[in-house]
Amino acid sequence: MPENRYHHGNLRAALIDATRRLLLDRDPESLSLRQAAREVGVSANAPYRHFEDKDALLGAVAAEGFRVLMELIRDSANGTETSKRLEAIGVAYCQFVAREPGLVRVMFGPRLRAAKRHPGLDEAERGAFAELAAAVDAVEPSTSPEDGIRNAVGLWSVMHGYATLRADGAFGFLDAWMLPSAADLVSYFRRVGV
Amino acid sequence: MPENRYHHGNLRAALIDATRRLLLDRDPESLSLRQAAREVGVSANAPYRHFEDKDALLGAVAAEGFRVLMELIRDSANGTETSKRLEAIGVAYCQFVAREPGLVRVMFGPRLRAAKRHPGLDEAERGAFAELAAAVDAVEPSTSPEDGIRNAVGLWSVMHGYATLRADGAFGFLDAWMLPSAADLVSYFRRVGV
DNA sequence: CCGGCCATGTGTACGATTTACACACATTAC
DNA sequence: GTAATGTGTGTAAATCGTACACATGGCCGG
Repeated sequence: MPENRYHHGNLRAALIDATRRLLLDRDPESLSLRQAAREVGVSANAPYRHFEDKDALLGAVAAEGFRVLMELIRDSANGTETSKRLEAIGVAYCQFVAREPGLVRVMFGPRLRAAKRHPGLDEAERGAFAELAAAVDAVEPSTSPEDGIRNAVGLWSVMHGYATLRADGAFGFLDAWMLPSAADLVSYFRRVGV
Repeated sequence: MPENRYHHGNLRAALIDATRRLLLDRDPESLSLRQAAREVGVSANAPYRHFEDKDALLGAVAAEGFRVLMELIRDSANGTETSKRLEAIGVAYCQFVAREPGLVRVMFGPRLRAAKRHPGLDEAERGAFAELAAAVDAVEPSTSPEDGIRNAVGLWSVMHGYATLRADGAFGFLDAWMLPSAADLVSYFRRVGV
């Protein structure tokens, strides 16, 4: 494919990728649509042909993030023996948050939820949660569906809280060796269930 | 005090208050220094006499938030019998996050930690955590100081994860009655400790 | 009482951002 | 070949952070 053509060819996907890449070393707040456009080598207004809004782009990026997270959970579960699956998921979740904190911040940020949701975002998020709930249920079959959900909500809360607090540096004033590991937190929580 | 005087008198505190008020119905991202200035009825540049930077103002707001949080934890602990203190703290934490999600987002956001920290922020945060750790230790005396800290880190993680996920609407696709209560989560977690 | 100092607020200005609108170009269908 | 449609460009307005020069007025020594 020629390099200097007028039409990019796959601008939509390229913008999502570029945004995710920019989020690696930039706050979501200081992220600009223009930067993403520059990164892709296109004019500042071209993105508006593919995304109604800056929020629409971020919504697509977030949906992508939830899809990645879902696969991460699935792979962790499938690649680990049953008794240690939840710990593996917890560790993977923390690594994901540590590796791409900006992306996580976009995924859970208030901006996307406030207004109209991006198509696919809801579904992707639901998928990630379902994957987690399935793993929880496979390890500790629950007596009722609601118990299963409550279990998953509890596990998600611990993982998410620990991972984000850690990534955000909220434990900065504590020496690293004092902190429990992600696997520890999960197994302590898991031993009792919700 | 006359209303149309040239000097505001207490602009610094007024700006912090105004910012916190604006955060009640506005994303931290869409918050502007100029809005805070308008809210107080002062020119766009006046804040720069009291805060070097937009970040400096946000830092002061965050420190204020941590101070509020600390008192909240202290009051919850003091006002509740020992056996239910941690649950009370958890409930209060969730209410705080639900009431002022924007403030919480500023407090834990990456922006303040990335660059130079605001004087007092670190101290306020440390104070809030110390208050929590003290409450944990009072309820379940730990065998070693590290265990105490790990306990507090675990508790903070569950509370924070649950509260922020909930406030951000991440559980939006679940019916409310399916969710565990904050108190439940805390007591399940507490039963085993870390 | 008075004149000056200096902390504090104002006005103007610049570059960057989001986003609306009109226009230009290329690819595809006929 | 040409019209139609999808896609990128250019221009422009509103808002924002912030730097600079200037105005104001409360507090000081006299």
